[in-house]
Amino acid sequence: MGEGLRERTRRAVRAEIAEVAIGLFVRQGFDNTTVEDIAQAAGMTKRSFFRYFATKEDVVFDGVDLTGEKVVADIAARPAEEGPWECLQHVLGAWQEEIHASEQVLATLRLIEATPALVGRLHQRRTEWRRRVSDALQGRPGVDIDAYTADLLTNAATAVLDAVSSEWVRSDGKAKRSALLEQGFRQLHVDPNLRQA
Amino acid sequence: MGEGLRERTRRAVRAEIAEVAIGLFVRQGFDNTTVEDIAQAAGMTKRSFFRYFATKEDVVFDGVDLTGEKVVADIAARPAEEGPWECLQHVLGAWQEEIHASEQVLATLRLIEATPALVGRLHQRRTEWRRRVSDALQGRPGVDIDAYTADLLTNAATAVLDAVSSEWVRSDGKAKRSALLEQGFRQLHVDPNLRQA
DNA sequence: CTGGTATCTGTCACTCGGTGACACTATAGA
DNA sequence: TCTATAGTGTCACCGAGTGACAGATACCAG
Repeated sequence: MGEGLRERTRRAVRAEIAEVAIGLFVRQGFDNTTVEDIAQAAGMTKRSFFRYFATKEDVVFDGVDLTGEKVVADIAARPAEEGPWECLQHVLGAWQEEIHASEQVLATLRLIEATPALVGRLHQRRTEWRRRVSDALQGRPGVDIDAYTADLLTNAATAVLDAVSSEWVRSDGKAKRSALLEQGFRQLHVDPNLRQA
Repeated sequence: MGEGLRERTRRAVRAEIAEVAIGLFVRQGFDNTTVEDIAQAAGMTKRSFFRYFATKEDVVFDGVDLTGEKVVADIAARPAEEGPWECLQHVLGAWQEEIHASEQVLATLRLIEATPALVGRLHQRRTEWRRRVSDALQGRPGVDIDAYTADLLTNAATAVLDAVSSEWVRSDGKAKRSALLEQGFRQLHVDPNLRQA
C-alpha cells in the first residue's frame, strides 16, 4: 500500500539497531564496543549491520544528524529583503525547534562529546552540509554576497549552534535552547554594510 | 651538545616521512595510499611508521596543526582591560602570521579539504584545543564571562579562521590572510554589553 | 496458487589501520 | 670498554569495513 512494507521494516530494524547500539555505547563506551557486539545484541551478523549503517559512528547520528535538505530549501524560501544573518537565524531556529529535547538526545550528545571519533565524524558531516548552506546563501535572490562572507556567516551560525548545544548539555537539558540561540545570534552582531574593495 | 642528537635525527626522520607521505597523498590520493606504501617509500616498516605518527592522518598535520600551547598562554598574557573578542583577534592574528604561506602549506590545505577523513581529524583536534582556549578566556583576570559566552566567542573565532583558510585556498594563496582575518573579526561585531539574567 | 524476480541474510575471505610483545642492533654516556 | 637506553624489524593479533557467493524470503505477475 502506497509505500511498501519492506521499507517500513527496514526503518524499524535501523531504529532498533541504533537503540541497542547507543545503549551499549553509553554503558561500556564507544571504543570498548565492537560492531560484533552490536550485531549480536541486535540478532544479526556483523555483515548485516553494515548493510544498515555505513560506519560504526553513523549509528549514533541516526536520530540526530538531520542536517537536512530542508534547511537548504528553507533558506531559498526566505523573503528576499531579509539579511543573510537574520535568514540563518530564522531557519536554524526553526530547525532546532524540531529536535525534541528528550533524554535520549541528551544522552547521545553526551556520548558524542565524550568520544573523539564521534566528534570528528560529526564535524566531518557538518562540513559537507555547511558548504551546501553557504551555496544556498549565495544563491539567494536579492542580496548578493561574496563567497568569503557567505562562508564566514555560515561558519559563525554553526558556531552559535555548537555553543548552544554545549550549554544545553552542560545544563542537563534544562536551558531553553531557543533563548540561547537568540542570545548567541544577537551577540554576534553582523555589520550590515558588507562593502569591500 | 645541549639538546641531543637523537632528538634531532628523530625530528628529521619525522619531517622526511611527512614530506614523502604528503607527496604520495597528493599524487595518488589519501585513501589510495596505504601506510605500507609510505613506510616503504621512506625506507622503513609499517610498525616503525607508527612509532613516529599515531595515525595515518596525523602525518598531514605535522607541519600545520600547531594549535599551540602558545595561543592559550598568549591569551592569559593580554592586558586585562581588553575585551575577549579583541583578545582573540590579536592572539589568533599573531598565531596566523607565523604560518608561512608556502606552496607546501597550500597543497596540504587542498588535500585536507578534498579528504573527508582529514577534515574530520582536523576538527576533532580543533575541538579539544577550543575547549582549552575557552577555559583560558574564562580564566582571564579582569573581565569575567560565563561558559556559554566563552564557548560562543571561541567557536566564532575559529569560524573566522576557517573562513579565512577556505578563502585563502580559493584564491590560490594570493589573498592576504591578515586582511581577511581583520575583516572577518570586524564583520562579526560582538555586542559589548554582556549582561544577562 | 505458482513461478520468477528482487531483496535480505549468513558465511567466508580479504584488505587496511593500529597495537603488543619480543629479540636484535646501535648509540650515548660513564 | 661496558652498560643502559632508544630505535628497528618481525610476527601475531584485533577491529573496521568490503566483495563475492549462496540460500532464504518476500513481492508481484500470471
